[in-house]
Amino acid sequence: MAYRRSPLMQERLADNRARILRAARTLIARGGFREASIAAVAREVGLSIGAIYRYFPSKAVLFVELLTSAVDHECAVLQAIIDQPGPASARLRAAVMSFAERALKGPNLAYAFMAEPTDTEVEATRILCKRQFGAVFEQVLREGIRRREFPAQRAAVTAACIVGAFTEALVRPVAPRTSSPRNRGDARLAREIADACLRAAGAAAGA
Amino acid sequence: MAYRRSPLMQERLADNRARILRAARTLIARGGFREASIAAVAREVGLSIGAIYRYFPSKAVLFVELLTSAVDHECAVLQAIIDQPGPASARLRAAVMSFAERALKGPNLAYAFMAEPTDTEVEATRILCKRQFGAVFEQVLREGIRRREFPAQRAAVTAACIVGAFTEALVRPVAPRTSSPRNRGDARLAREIADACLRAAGAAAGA
Amino acid sequence: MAYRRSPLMQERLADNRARILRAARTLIARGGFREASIAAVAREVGLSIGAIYRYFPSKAVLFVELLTSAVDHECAVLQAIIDQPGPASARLRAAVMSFAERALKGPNLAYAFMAEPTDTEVEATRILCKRQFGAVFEQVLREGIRRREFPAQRAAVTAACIVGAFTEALVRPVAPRTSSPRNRGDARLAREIADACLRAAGAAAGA
Amino acid sequence: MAYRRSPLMQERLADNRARILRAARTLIARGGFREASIAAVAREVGLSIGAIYRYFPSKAVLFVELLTSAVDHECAVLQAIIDQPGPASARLRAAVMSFAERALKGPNLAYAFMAEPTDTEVEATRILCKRQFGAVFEQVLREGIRRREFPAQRAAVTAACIVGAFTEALVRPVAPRTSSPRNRGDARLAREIADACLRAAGAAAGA
DNA sequence: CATGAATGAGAATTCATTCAT
DNA sequence: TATGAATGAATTCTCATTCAT
Repeated sequence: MAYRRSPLMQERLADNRARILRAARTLIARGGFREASIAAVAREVGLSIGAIYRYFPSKAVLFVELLTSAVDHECAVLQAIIDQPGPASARLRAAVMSFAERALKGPNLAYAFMAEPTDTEVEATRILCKRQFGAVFEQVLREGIRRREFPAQRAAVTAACIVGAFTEALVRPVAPRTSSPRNRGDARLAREIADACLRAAGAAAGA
Repeated sequence: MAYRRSPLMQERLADNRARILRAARTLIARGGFREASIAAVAREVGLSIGAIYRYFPSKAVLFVELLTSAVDHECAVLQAIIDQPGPASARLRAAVMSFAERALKGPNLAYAFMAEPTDTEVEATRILCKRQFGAVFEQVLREGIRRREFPAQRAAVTAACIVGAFTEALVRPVAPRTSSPRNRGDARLAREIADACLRAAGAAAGA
Repeated sequence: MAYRRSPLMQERLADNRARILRAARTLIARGGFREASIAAVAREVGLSIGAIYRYFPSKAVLFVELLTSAVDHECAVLQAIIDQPGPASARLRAAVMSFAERALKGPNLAYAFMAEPTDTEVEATRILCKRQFGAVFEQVLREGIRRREFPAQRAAVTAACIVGAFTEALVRPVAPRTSSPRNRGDARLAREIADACLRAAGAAAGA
Repeated sequence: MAYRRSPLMQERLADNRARILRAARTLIARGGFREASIAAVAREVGLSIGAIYRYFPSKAVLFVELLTSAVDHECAVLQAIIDQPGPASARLRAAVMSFAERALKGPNLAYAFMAEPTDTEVEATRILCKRQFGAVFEQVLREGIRRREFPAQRAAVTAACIVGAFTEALVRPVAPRTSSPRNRGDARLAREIADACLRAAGAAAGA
């Protein structure tokens, strides 16, 4: 008697959520938070303004989720790398390069990290995300210090430095409107950034 | 027919310009770009809204100049440090610590660097400023590499990393509304950040 | 050096505030709170939407002030009547008739009293206003009871009844869109309402 | 070709209509017209939004019917009281107290009477309902006047006063969100309101 | 017949910029 | 020349109503 939602419809719905997030991400990458008005997002996904509000109760929530999910995913990937066996320096290098390579590929959160959102709520999330991000690096640093791979240092400070270093070094190439085709220079850049981060941690030369 | 500006008047005018920039800076430090509306700036300097437009043709221009002048000043200070004689590592350390100490003291630019301004024009300036900022560090890095104090590396990349590292490491303590009294932890933090940056450059341990 | 606001300008400003309030009152009388959108008010006064916000920080504040000022004025008039010497019944009659006559004349608050505003803040004010209004009547009732002009009764309850009685009895003639010409029937209606209120207080017949 | 509605189906349909009205009433009692969106009503009855439109062509019609039916019921109850034999004053008192007691008990119409609905169509109905409501009281007043229980007076005016009196006196305790438990003070309040209304009609003291 | 996703027309509010005085 | 009142476009969010499935 009651109509069941067709599988096709269900797909459409889940799809819409994802498409909205994707559209928002694209817009941010293209022109910053500033360009990502609800109207623009709606236009980008091809939905009405009202439809956005069926999926997200407010603009703030949409962007908070955007940031959170991107960071969660990124952190999971990095954590997996860091949980591997082997020397801390190798894992740190692998983690930084993995992030850098993905960052250089497409619209991503490196830029969102730099942006000051209009909204206090989103801003608070951004700070939490950075902290979460740094925590992953802190782990491997701490381990490296314990094993005498890295000299004594406050891991939290170095972690922040590393996050800042590669975010910053990535931002220019990733910056909005610089949609130049990605090339083989990227691999080299990723390696160089990783080199700098390893040195920042105090890894032995050539690690 | 045309009025000659008396020297006194010229002074007044120059004064107002400076006061407007100062007021804008104060407001940004207090609550971010968000709080720095033209009306708020006018209130802060004790001028009328219209008067602001006598000194700056638009809000964008005002903020572009604000950023530019602040960065110019900061760069001049750093440049002076870097132009001193002595080992590159010592000068790099001095530069980073100088910046960090000033940043930790009060309303400053570190946050504005991270902030996405409302305006595209300002955004472009922000990127230029970062580049200019990095260029200063690039010099000392290049010199250190030439003198074999630092290993071979692309100086531009490491410079970006260093700027990112200390900006990021400073952002949390410097974030707006965190007008908590700065304490002695600051000196230690500045030192640790400098340590990390020196290592990132590949300076010999203990440099 | 600084331009003084010309007296003409000052008048315009004070005028605008008053004109906005008047326009809002007119619209409410014409079609209820529902018709009194900020856009409609702006249109009615011949100002832009933004201009309204120069005079009132929010719609809620505008309507709160509208209600408050109308009630304050009304209460002052009634209080003056009630403070006269003479029998309580005569003063009660005079007060009710005074209110009724003014209510019947033009767009007034009788209707606003009945209206449920969209806004919680305004709603709260409406309740306070009614209470304030009732308090005036409570005084004269209390006095009449003390002097044995009226029988023993809870003055607050009777006051509410009296306010309700004449509000209700007035609402139909005053209701929106009933812009029929006011005639001599009004005087009779006012008298009859006063009669009913006096009886409700328990005044001796013919008082 | 055309489907015949089975009796069982008809029952279901009639049932849904009633349930929708009931749900709307509940929501209004809980948070005023403001809270009674179509979506909220649908959620409350456990039907879809679209289903509501199968039973009512528009929101306005739904609320018009809600008001009408509730008032019809209320009027029927009062009419039954008034049609009893005995002195007019006793019947008037009984009617007022009956209304007041029901009003004080639970989610009811007293507040909706005061409320300005969102819709012009509903507003018109509200006025008609009040008139209908007043008509019932008018009858008993007229009878009492004819029998010399009450002094000469325009019954319609006094009826309006009485309706207003007890509505107003009830509004504060009945206002939405004041779902505090009703206590024994209620019985006293109902009696006092009835006293005031009887006096307003001019009933002999102690009637 | 039922569903609820989608629409789209407002509503309030903000703010850079202009211009009459 | 200085002022700040006025403008109006842009932004977020709401909700009655429609219609493809």
